[in-house]
Amino acid sequence: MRRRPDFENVNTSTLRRLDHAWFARDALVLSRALLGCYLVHERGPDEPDSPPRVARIVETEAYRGPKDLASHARAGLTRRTRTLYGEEGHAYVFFIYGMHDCFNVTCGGAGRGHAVLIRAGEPTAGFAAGARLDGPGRFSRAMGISRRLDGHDLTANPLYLCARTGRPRIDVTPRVGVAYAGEWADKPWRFIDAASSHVSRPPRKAVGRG
DNA sequence: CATATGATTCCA
DNA sequence: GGAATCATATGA
Repeated sequence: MRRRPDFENVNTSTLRRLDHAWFARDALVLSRALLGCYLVHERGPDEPDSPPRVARIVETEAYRGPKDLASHARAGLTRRTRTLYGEEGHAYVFFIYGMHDCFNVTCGGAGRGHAVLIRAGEPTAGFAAGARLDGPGRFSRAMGISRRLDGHDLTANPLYLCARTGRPRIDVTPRVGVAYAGEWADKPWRFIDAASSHVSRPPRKAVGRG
């Protein structure tokens, strides 16, 4: 009988919190490293008595600073990109299309403008049955993440990241929704857990493997 | 100040 | 296919 993946039986009370140094890497490296990791949000402000919400990350995209024309970093240091250009390991949360918040993890070091967009996750603990975390807008909403948490230190309560419990097989595709970015739109900088059914847009055919 | 548009989602 | 809906960036 085939063994179940270890993340299906993970005891969320034993998860190991990632430390600051872990985030000090290029967004391309961190996009892969974040797959399978857990994001924990304790005590959402809207529901003070709810249990911690834990999601296993299954889809990420790399945004690599001002020369990457798909990235908000292309505008340079503005009020909006203050967090993006700040220290690694913090939450960069932006508002888009007049209705959605999107959650990113800053990385690579202060001043570089690197970040990883979290595009989907699997509900692991603390969610209602059938909760969907596929798509950056839905992920943020389900996790209770809004712009209030922009700039939050992701090694600190109430929102922090924990190490993965297994190593996923990775598929690679171009990024979603960045057609305006010319040659940068075609970069294969989207990474998904190839075994997950909670990915926002499964690739018809992956352009690469991890 | 005016305008265009977006790292999306939902409905028809 | 097209609407919803507004912060941000950009240019007058």
